[in-house]
Amino acid sequence: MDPQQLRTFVTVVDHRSFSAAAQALGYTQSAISQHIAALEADLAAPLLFRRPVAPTEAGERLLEHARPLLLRLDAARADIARLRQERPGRLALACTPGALTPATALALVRARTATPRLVASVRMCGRAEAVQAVLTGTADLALVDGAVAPSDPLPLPDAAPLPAFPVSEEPLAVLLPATHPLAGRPALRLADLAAARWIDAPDAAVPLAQLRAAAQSDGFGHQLTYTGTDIRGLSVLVAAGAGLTTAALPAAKDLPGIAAIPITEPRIVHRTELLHPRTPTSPTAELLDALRPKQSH
Amino acid sequence: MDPQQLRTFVTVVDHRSFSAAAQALGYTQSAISQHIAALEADLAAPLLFRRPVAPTEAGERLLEHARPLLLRLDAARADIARLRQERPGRLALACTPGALTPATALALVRARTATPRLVASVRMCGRAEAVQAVLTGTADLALVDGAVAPSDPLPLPDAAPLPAFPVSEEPLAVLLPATHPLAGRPALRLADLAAARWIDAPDAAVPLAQLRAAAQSDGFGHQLTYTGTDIRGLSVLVAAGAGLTTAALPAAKDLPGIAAIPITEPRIVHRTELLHPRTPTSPTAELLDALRPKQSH
DNA sequence: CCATGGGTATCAGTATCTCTGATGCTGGAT
DNA sequence: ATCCAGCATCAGAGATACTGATACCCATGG
Repeated sequence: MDPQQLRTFVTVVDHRSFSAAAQALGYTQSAISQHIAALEADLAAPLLFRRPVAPTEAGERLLEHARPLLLRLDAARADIARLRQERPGRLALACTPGALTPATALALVRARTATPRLVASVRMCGRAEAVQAVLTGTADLALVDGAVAPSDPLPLPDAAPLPAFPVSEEPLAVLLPATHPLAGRPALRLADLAAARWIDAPDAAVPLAQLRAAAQSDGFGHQLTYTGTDIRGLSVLVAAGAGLTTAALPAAKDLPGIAAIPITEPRIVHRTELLHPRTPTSPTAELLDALRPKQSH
Repeated sequence: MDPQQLRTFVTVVDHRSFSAAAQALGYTQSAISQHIAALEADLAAPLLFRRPVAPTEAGERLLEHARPLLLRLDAARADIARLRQERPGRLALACTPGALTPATALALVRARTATPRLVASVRMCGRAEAVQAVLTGTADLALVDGAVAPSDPLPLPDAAPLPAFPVSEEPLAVLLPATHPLAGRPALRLADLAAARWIDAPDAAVPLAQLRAAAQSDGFGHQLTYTGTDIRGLSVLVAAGAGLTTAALPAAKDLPGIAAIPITEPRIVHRTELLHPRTPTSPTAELLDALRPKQSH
């Protein structure tokens, strides 16, 4: 079970084809076939149905481990590369759409001003991608938001642990069309909306899975999945009555055609946390300190 | 960075010697030297000081990833092996000392009675070992206890996620010598004890790290570390005034020479959770169902 | 029913890699 | 200064991991 073979396996699953995976990885199709055969022999279980190519039950189990394993291998490599301090003048921030608040943006601007020749960058992306970016060293910091119970940390992918601390917390709000019968209410209870029509926009707003977990409910079925990080486009769908979503109250207040109603029950907050590598290097460490909540101990 | 090399690396660190690692792994010393050289070339960083052998900074970073990676590789293998249902008549339970309550023990006895020819086993061990046993298939289920805030799940190692649910929850108690000035109190606040002398017995009682996390405090410094899973031996130390520990109130009540005082502040409970593989097989699944809390949904 | 074509499995051969065993080298102890 | 325990290096044998060619398999269409 060497990483090369695992990488081949996930690539084959992604492409649903041996030959396409061969092309993607720069091998011959023969090599791919041999990799899979070796894995199957090693694990003494068929991993793929052929024609069409799809993972078997055993293949599904392996996939659940293979992706995090490969990610963590990259994370290990990145952790060590960071010790060599290869990009002294860089500050790359990966960020989910709901996570960038004025306060943190200001801190970034100050860091940029304080350090001349600092090349700062912000990349807006989904949760998994942001975490992955910090793990693999593509980004130096990540701002990730989500909806959780007040005392809980944000749920993060299981590939490797990553230190984090909260940078802001706002009420969670439901986004309704302005014409919705409930749009005038001052506040809403989430339970009253469990049976509504929802849009799952995991990279633009709060993933429904987090709502279910925080509300400890099996509701929130969705008819529509929205892919992308643009909350404006999402709001158009909501305004048109395609379904509801949740977001931080301040971020949702001024969307056209949308009523943002705070949720009072259960106690859920919209929190954004800053994720950082174990051993941050120079310009990153300063921003980190500026954003870290001061605590008296 | 193939797993074989990583395994060599952690073995070398554990043995603090190339030659000893070679012996342990069944290689020649030459092969070990080449493994480490290959890793260092691949990562472009020295991983070990030689003579005496000790990890460098980069080596430390690698270690943090290497052990969980190797564990998860084993977990993947075990997950797939389980699908082949290799041990139909086995039920192996790994268990931390504070986790085995009469109710769960009874359920185990009933399962044993219900299925003739069932080979049941219980192994008492530390937290990390119990989790590892389920991950690698050495055990079918694990009962793990700990002290946390009432709504939080138990903290578990980061190698791979493992489904879990609570099976029992009791008040957390401090163990004091019966002669201690506070021994007569009906209840205590943890903050009043932060400066006391503590024994860290991570495998026999509640690890101090969990107390610190649950109390959000930096206190609870320890002078004495207790290795082992025997709570009786630990209680002798407490009775002799070596320091304090915490445990579940019912389990601690009848220890000789010990006063077990419940903790009221902060709100911390002693909970035990049942960890199980994603796809439990026959005799395991039944016990799992018997212990799973019934919920109306 | 056969022919075709897209796609996986197998095979042989070569280049590479990964061990072992022998030997060189180095730092610390006497 | 010498010794020696222990890591590094080297050459060579055996195992491995690729490629390219070809066989095979199944779905489709005539």
